[in-house]
Amino acid sequence: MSKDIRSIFHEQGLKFTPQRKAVLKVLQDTHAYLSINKIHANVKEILPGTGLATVYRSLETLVDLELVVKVHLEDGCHSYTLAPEGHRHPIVCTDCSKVIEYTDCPIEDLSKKVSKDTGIPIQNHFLQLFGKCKECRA
Amino acid sequence: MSKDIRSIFHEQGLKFTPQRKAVLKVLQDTHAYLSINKIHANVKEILPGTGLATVYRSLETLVDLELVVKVHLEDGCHSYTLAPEGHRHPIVCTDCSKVIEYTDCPIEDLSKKVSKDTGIPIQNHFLQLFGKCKECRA
DNA sequence: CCCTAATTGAGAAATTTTCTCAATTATAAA
DNA sequence: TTTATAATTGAGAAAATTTCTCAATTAGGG
Repeated sequence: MSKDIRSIFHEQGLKFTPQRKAVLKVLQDTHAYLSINKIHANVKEILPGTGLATVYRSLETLVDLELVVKVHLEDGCHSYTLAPEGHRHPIVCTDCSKVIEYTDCPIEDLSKKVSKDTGIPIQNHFLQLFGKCKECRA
Repeated sequence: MSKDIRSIFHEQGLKFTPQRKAVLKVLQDTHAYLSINKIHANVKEILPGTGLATVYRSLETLVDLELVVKVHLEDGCHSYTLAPEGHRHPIVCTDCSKVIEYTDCPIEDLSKKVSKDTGIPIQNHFLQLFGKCKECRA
């Protein structure tokens, strides 16, 4: 599995460096939307010397490779999470900001309907759902 | 119409200042997602002395009053647009970033379905659609 | 085990956003 | 209309976020 990821990097002539590996691992392990600073903090536990600029650069690369998704939470700004496989939509916990992915995307159908209704061909859509997860409701 | 808005301010003990009026007018006239800097530039044409900080503060206030919506475009960061009346979703033109509002929100139903499927009560959702508007397709 | 181009760390620089505070002003009350 | 007062503003400083620069390091191919 990390074998596949390695080859994704190499196909682009990019190096699979420990720093990039660490950023990815942090996101894989947490499975939540994380701010740059939290990512940086967690990465430094794996790889102490890592600079903030490198975290920025790694995230940019990972987003380019579509391994990671950059999103916007309601309050603050840029956060990142692992890119879902296939077409999914995130349900973000309003308490702990953990992400639960929802597979069943109904927007495909909606897009067609909207295109008909408005005459505008819908190229893309961005949907996030918000709710309190089971753990946080307990 | 600006009478109603005035009272929305007054109900909160807020002043309906020329600066706030100008920010609102810019958004009303443009009907597109505008960055802070564009808003500031346009506001200064109406009210030359207006400071940037005031634009930030006005927008914050307008968002609090739910007269304005703060959103995130795909590339850059915070942009603002007039809050749609009732529950609508914006279709953002991928070329000119003009906003067309779509009234028929199907997410209400979806939310119920998702809640059932996942056991997570959906409190809120954020949906933006992207497509090229008629003018830009011409 | 080398080469080489990609990447990194560190700090400077640029950009964006917030804060501070004296001066101004919208609004309610007289 | 005038006055009082609390909210608001402008200006610049300060803080926070993001990008850039460049010498030193390193991953990966040969």
